[in-house]
Amino acid sequence: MANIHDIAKRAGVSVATVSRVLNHHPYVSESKRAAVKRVIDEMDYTPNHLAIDLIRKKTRRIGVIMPYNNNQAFDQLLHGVLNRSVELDYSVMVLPTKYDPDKELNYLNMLKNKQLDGIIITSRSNTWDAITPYTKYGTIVACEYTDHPEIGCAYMDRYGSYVETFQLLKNKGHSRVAFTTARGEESNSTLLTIEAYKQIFGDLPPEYHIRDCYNMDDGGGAAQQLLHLDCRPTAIYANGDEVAAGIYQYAQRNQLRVPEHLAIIGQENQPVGIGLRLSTVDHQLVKVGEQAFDLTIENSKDKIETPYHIIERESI
Amino acid sequence: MANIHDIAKRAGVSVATVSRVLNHHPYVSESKRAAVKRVIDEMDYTPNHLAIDLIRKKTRRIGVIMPYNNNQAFDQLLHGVLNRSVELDYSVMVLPTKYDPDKELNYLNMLKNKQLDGIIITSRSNTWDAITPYTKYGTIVACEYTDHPEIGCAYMDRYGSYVETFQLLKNKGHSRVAFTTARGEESNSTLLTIEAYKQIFGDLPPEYHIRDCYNMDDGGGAAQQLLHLDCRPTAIYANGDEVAAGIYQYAQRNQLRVPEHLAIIGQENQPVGIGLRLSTVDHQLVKVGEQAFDLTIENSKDKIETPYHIIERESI
DNA sequence: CTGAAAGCGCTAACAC
DNA sequence: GTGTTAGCGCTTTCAG
Repeated sequence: MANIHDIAKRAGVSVATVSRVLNHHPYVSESKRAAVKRVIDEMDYTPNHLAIDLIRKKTRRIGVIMPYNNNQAFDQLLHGVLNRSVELDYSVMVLPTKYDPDKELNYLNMLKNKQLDGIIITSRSNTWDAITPYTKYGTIVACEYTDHPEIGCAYMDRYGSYVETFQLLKNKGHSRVAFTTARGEESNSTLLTIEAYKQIFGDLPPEYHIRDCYNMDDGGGAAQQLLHLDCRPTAIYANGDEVAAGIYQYAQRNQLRVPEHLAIIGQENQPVGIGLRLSTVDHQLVKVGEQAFDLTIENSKDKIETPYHIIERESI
Repeated sequence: MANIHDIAKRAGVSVATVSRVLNHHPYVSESKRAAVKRVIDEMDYTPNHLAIDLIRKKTRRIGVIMPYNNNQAFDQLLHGVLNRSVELDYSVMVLPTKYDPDKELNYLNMLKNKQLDGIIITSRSNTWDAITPYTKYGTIVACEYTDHPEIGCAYMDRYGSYVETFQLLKNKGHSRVAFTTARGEESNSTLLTIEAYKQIFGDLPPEYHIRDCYNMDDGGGAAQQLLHLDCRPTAIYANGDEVAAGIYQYAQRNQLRVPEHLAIIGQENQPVGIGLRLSTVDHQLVKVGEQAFDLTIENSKDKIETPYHIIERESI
């Protein structure tokens, strides 16, 4: 592959001049500019971007850390990031962790070794203390609130949304309310869900909290556990619409009418929830992803909250 | 940031020796190796990956060209790619085109400018003639069949699956069958769908083919058009389960029973289809994505077909 | 306006 | 085993 020297030689100019026309500098005579352009076309030349990035110390490339790449919620965030990255001509790398803390740290190290200008963390498995040192090497933006001054945040008011949802259920007359979460107490959302529950209902009977729910099957499993309890819940707040759909299906198969016998509400306004007419709380993750991207490239440490919407359909 | 010279100086060795311990070469005395390692730790040094890639002419980074990043089908392919990339320690960049041919070509150019070792094309908007010249610069793998000798292919037997599905509908007594597609005749899948239709049913009444269907709303729109036809179809083959779900909802709202009044079958076995008990044809896109990745890093030009599965539920 | 030359940070002959 | 040195392909002073 031709390089900038080949072009210079063949065009009868110096590499500096070639570089100037490549970068649209002024102060290049029209004749030389034309000659260089002609040779570039002739030789089908494209500058090596690695060399450019090495010198510029910028890649226009950011990474998105996400635990799973087949989960609607994270896909929405990624979608938002991509929306903006395409507009602003940035590249984005997907960095799936499966919640492996070491893998996560390795990804953060891509800031240090110059592969990435910034990283968006959609969900983390390290403590902030382990993460924040990497802000030295590049921008880090989180999709959750943290008061660390070096971390930009694009987030939804999870706690507020959980509180309001539980309150809504309570207002509808439910006193035995269960909920599902993805991970356990190591997760920020789980913690907030538990917190919100306690604020509205007081004590949390441990059996009303089902962990490790990611998809429809998990939802079915959760429903089975919950509905065989002596003191079975009359409402379930699922951590996603797919999980909610699994619960719904289980209820149907067991002749439980929704919402009369069992109220169900999910999260993220996914297609399956729309199809099944399930109520949901939409955390507007696409918008959050867009904002996370903007914070990243502006190297901003702002904290931006995006409002959520509770969408009542026929399942509560 | 410290560089390899700083490490060498401080450790009292040459840069070559530092490079050797960095790359786990033999023939370095234990004492020097230890000294270098100590200094690396002390100075919190990480090699600059851009410099390494520049020299090695390899990035261990591949790109995935996809028209939309919020579409279940493409997400499944991406998911497959990521599954394997994590295992084999490759990075993947998402390259969304919105079917803009120029954007697509710009992405292909990332092979030429050394940002990427390979590219997987999940769907394209350029002709193969425009794409194949880029095989000079890196590996290109397609998620559709093409006989071009320089392009590896991981694909599903779309034509076979369409033929079998139409035949299934015919066997069930349907003679008036409509279908939806995403794009029009510029798309390979659309072409194959039309072809398959003609093989089973002969002439295609133009009004039985609805284009531009991507989500539930589009499905609803398609249903509305189709069901107001004088000669309304008794079955619809949707180009995805979300579209199928939209059709289903429209039918429900209009007191049409499924499958008695209207048979519906979708594609890709997505959650909303499972929730609604919709029949579907699963093209196993995750597996296809995994194979596409493997072909890419092996620089293989093989053509690998993945079998599809028709899943009959309650909607046909 | 233009070119020579000094890097960016690293690898890999090559010589000792 | 180890160091010297010549690149990889580009940008950017600094003179002229």
